[in-house]
Amino acid sequence: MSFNDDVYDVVRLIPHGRVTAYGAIAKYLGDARASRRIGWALNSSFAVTPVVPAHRVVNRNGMLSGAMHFPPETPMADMLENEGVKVKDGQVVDFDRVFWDPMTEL
DNA sequence: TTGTTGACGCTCA
DNA sequence: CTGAGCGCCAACA
Repeated sequence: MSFNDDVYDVVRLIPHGRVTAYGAIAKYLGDARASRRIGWALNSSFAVTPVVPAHRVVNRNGMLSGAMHFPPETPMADMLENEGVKVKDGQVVDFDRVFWDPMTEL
């Protein structure tokens, strides 16, 4: 199925140290209402190669809403901090500055 | 086939 | 500013 693949492609294009939103990806793919499906797609992204940096995808608010679905050994927040993205209380700090919009950046 | 659920997002009170 | 509700749509029981 191409939807998942498209999602993976876009996510893999996210620059190091930047993040984007489900809605942004959905919009870029042409279906702004597909935000929920993005999550479903990423849910299967762990089994995909090359690895999809799903930790760089957060909701529109910059909240790590998917942190609970991450494997315990790779905490979303940790990985982000590791790339220079500060995370506070499950939320991206300065989200506006690190936000990467495929619509305008691509 | 029908009903419920959810890594979301927007609107209204 | 915070919280509740609704719409969307695919996966799953």
